Amino acid sequence: MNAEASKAEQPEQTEEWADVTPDAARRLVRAAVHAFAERGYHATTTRDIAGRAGMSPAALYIHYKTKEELLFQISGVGHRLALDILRSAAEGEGGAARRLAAAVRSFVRWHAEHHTTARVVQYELGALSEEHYTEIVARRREIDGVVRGIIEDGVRAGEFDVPDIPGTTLAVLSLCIDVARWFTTEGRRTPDQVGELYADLVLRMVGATDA
Amino acid sequence: MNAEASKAEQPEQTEEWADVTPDAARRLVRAAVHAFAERGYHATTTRDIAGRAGMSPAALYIHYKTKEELLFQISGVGHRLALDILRSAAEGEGGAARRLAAAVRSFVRWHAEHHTTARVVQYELGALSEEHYTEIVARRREIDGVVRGIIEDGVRAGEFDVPDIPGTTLAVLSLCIDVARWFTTEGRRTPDQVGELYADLVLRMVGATDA
DNA sequence: ACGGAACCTAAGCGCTTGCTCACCCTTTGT
DNA sequence: ACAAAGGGTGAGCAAGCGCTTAGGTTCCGT
Repeated sequence: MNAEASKAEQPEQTEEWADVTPDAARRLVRAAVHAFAERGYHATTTRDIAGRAGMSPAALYIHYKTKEELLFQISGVGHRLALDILRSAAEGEGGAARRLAAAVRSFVRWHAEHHTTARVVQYELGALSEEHYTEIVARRREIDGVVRGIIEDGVRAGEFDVPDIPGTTLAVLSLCIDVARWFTTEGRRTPDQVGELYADLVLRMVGATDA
Repeated sequence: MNAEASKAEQPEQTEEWADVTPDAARRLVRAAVHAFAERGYHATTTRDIAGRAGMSPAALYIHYKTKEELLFQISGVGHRLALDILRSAAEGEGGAARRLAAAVRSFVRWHAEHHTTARVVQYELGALSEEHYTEIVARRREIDGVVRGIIEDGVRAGEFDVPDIPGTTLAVLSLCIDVARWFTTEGRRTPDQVGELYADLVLRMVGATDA
């Protein structure tokens, strides 16, 4: 979707933090994402984040009140990105099978391509404050709703054979999300290949007539 | 498999730490599992673990040299348990479909029933020391091998239709493992129900002829 | 020319962390 | 009877933590 490639300083990812301003805050976010993904939120120090961003520890607190607020910003942007990707696939053309496959393909591709961000988004929820957590959980329910919607469409249209719609929705999302845990750039598969494989597997899970 | 029920002090789980001795060490392990599962390894303090086990902070170091060694004990026992469960299902009776269903059913049930232990086993690998980590990774490869073995059997026998065997193995295991992330006792589903649902979904993923 | 906003740093405060140490009970073998 | 061993404690150390503060520099509108 994001056609503009950056100047290949970080070749793997299209710029996901473009709308974080000012520049120093964006550098902090990028540093924090990498640190959180590598070591986890609690094992990451503010000194480490600031160091990676090329600043003194104190500079962090000019842009963010706390370390947790930095995590919240990452989690918020990440969830919106994930939701947008899913929605634009869900609202695409074609029958339920086609749209479900497109949704899984792009959702999985995002989790693989941006697996550092995705790791933070999916596995550091517990480190958020209570208020921030409930806000994020609301967005996650939206994500669930989008996928369930496609599956319901397919069942209604007779395209899918799904005995347990909420359960299958849960399983499909779970499968996609867990990509962030195991994916590495050193692995044998590219994000596109994983997306293709998973789209096929999910169509089988919902008993899609034909592919 | 474990027929002897405890005196229902902790109704949810059959005793998984029975062979950890002495008694004080077992209490520490149980306390650590709950603390690690709730807050994560790095956010858990040795004081918290000792407190939950009813001891002073210093008592922990009589039984374990470091906090990390405690995690390693938990991870080691947990991985052996998980592997045993999978193996006894894989070596059971019947065709590949039956054995794969049994493996997924019991593996998923374990992840749901013992989701606190499973959470530590599956999501705190990164906190292990380098040596301990490589030791655990070896056990994880065995787990992968067991599942791949069943799928290969099914393909050879013409029972399954699987274009990408390593990829599908990965997806099946990923689906099961992620149960530890989302499962709660407050949810609508029992561990048995999740196991049943997932066994069905996995049979669909491998294109099993009949169920 | 210059007041002020924006941004950054060196130094460090108060606290918590993993872990240790000196010492104290109980149980056990002889 | 009593030394040894095993299992425990209270107090506390050195290090590292999140975060603050006082002060400096750069840039801009007027």
